[in-house]
Amino acid sequence: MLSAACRDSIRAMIYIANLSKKEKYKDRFISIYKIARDLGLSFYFLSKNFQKLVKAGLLESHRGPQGGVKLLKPPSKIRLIDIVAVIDGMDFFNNCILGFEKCSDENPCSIHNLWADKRRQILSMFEKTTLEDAIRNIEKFENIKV
Amino acid sequence: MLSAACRDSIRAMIYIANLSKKEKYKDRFISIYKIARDLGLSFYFLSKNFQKLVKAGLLESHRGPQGGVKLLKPPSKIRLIDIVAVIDGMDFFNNCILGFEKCSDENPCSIHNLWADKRRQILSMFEKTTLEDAIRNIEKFENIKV
DNA sequence: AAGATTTAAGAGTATTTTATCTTAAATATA
DNA sequence: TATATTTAAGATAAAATACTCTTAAATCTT
Repeated sequence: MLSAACRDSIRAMIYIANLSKKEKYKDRFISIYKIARDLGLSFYFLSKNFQKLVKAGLLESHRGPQGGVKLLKPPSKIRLIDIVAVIDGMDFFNNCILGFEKCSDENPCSIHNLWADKRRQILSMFEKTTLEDAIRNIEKFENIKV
Repeated sequence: MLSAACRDSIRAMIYIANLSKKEKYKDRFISIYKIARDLGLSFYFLSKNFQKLVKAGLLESHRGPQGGVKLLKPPSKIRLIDIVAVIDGMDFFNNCILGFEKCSDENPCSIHNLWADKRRQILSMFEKTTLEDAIRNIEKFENIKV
């Protein structure tokens, strides 16, 4: 459902949000190299994907020593759907699961009524969940990588 | 979420189930060429994907004149998840949405508890919905292609 | 001002998925 | 038996996605 690019981006955004809480990183830029290393992601791939988030206004970037990226809004104002929309687009939520152009609530394909309900719930989850919500669960997660 | 191969396969299976109801097609093989033409799908791509459904025992195939494919079980016994499992596999339902190996109910990643619930509902929908259920909605759908 | 650090941008490569083509095998029918 | 029809299987091609590399630009530090 999520592309690899989107999956990595969400992980990285949650990581940044979490770091930003700590006094040491408050309002500072966090280097993409560090993020990729800490999360076990590809620096190249992550940098490339972050460029879209910067253009979309979710991240601010800064070059040079002490440079990196930081959130432009507080974690409570950044929703997972904002990241998904930028990286993957909204096709998943807008298009018929069987690929019919004309499928809609008014003219439903043979599984539209079943699927539309699930899709709405997924959308709702991504709309309701913010980076703030996500970082609340991090402490409990005993994985090395956030 | 569904690959193009899976999307096409499900459409085609619903189409076959629907045709099978009609007296004229009862227990007959339906040519893949006809299915692809009627649904506006690629004959080549559909044949290739059908090979998996045949191997998996969902379809029976027959070569030569009057050949084609037909369902091995009544539409009420073929679930959408059976098709998904054969064509796409179950990774979507088994793997963490953020890609963590160790993510589970016992050791949840930062969005596992939110996502697991949605994923369960999607799985449940695909498990509960049979081709029989799908064809019940076809008449209402005013699209040229089923 | 020079050098080191860091992201931006675009080009390039690899892998996966999608789609097509070709040949062979099976089989019905004339 | 010969021919036409139809799927099977493997090879190939095209497109999309994932991933990497190189060079440039910005900017901090010395």
